[in-house]
Amino acid sequence: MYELKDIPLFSGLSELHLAELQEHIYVKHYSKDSIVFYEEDKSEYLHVLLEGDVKLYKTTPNGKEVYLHGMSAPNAIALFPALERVAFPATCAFLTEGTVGLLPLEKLHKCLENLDFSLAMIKAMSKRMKLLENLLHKETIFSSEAKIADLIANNAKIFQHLRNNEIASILNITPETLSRILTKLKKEEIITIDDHIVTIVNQNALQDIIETNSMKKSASN
Amino acid sequence: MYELKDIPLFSGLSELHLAELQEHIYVKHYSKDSIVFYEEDKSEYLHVLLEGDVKLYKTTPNGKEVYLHGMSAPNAIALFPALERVAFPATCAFLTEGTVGLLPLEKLHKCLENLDFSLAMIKAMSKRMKLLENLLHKETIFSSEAKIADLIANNAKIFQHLRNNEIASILNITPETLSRILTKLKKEEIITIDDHIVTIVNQNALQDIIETNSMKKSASN
DNA sequence: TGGTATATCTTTGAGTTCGTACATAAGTAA
DNA sequence: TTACTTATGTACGAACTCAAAGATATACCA
Repeated sequence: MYELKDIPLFSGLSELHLAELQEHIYVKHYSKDSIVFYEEDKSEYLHVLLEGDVKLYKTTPNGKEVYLHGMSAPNAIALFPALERVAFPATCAFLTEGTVGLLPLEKLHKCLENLDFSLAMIKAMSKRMKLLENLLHKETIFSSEAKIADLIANNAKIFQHLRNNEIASILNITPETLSRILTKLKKEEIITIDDHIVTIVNQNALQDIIETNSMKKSASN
Repeated sequence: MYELKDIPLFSGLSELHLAELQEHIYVKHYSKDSIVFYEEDKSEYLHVLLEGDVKLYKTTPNGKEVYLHGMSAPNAIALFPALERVAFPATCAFLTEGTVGLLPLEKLHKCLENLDFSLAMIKAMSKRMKLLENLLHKETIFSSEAKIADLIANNAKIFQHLRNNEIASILNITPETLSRILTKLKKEEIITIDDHIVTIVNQNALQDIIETNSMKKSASN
C-alpha cells in the first residue's frame, strides 16, 4: 500500500509535515465495485487513493453511465471539489479492492501555505486539466469510429486486458457499435485481431480515420 | 483598457514586480472576428485579454465549430498551455475589437516562485476546471432540450442580446433544432417569448426537462 | 482431468430516435 | 427593396435499443 509521500502532490513536504498529516488521515478499505463517493455528494475530506484502481463516471437521467476516466494508486482524486469545497462532479467506484486515505480539508488547505506544495498542486491540476481536455475532445469531436481508431493507435494493448464490452463502456459507445466497427476495420484490412491481440496493418488509414472522423468505404463494396 | 493588476491572477503581486512584468508585455490590438491563436498552435507567451470579448472553440474535421466558452477582459486565457508549454486545445477568436497582452512564458514561470501568485494560479485553474467540467456535463449528459431548458433557467436574458442562431452555436446545436424546441416549449406553455424576451411560465416543468433530459408530451396532443 | 452445463460475451439484424442537412417559405430589419 | 434571420417540412445518418443467434469462458461434477 502506498503512503502520502508516494504521491507527487505530497512528496515535496518535509518528513515532519508528512508525519503530521499522516496522523490525521483516516484510512478506509473498500471492496471491489464499492462506491467511494457519489456525484453531487460533498465531502470534508480529500480522497487519496492508496491502493487499487477506481473509475470516475457521470450518470445520465436514464441511468446510463458516462465514463470519464480511470485512476490508479497512488493518486489524489477529486482535487477540484476539495479545493473549492463543492460537490463531486462524478461518481467514483472501485474496479478492484483498494484503500483510500481521507485527509481533512483544513489540513489540505493549510498545506497550500507551503510554496513547494502549491507548485505541486498546480502540476497536479494541470495534469487533471489535460485529462479533462482530452475527454472533451473525444466526446465532442470524435465519431465512434474515430474513438476506436484513436484507442487502437494509442493503446492497442488494452484489447488484451479488457473485454470488448468494457472497452465500449470506456469509450462511451455500445458493445454493438464497437463490434460493428471492429468488423469493418478488419474487413477494410486496417487491423487484424488474433486471440484478442489487435495488430495495426494500415497505420495511415487509421490516422486518416482519426483525422477525418470517418472511414471511406473501399471501392470493392 | 485593463492592466495586469486588474486580473485576479496578477493582482497579488507587488507594484514593483508588476511594473517589471508590464515592461516585458507586448501589447497587440485585434479587430473584430480576428483570430488570436489557432487550435494546435504553440506559443511562447501567455495571452492576457486586456480589452474585448473572445470565444474559444474547437473545429471538427468537417469544419463545424464546437463552442467551448466565451471570455471577457480582464482575463488570462489559455493558462494550461502556458503552464505546460503544450499546444492550444482550441482556437481563440475575438467577438469584438480588443487587445491582448503577451507575457513571455519565462516571466510567468518566474512569478510562480511567489506564493501568493501560485495561490492565485490555483484559484484561476480551479475556475477554469469548473468551466470545463460544466461544459463536459452539458455536452455529454444534456439532450438538446435540456441544454435549452438549462440556458433559459439560468440566463434567460441572453435571448435579448443574441440572435437565435448565435445562441444555437453557443449550445452546439443547429438553429433549426433550437427553433423547433422553443416552439415546443411555447406550445406546452412552459415559456412565452415576446419581442425576444423569454419569460418562464412553468418553472417546474423546465426543471423537469433539465433533470430528465426530455419533455413529456402533453396529453392534449 | 475431462466433459458437460451454464452464464456471459460477441455478433448480427431490424427498427427507432435524436439531431442534423437541405430546401424553402415566412418574417423582420436596414 | 434587399439582406438576413427564423420557422417548418422532408430526408438522411450515426448510433442507439431490442432481440436472437453464435462463440467463449467458467463452474461444477463425476
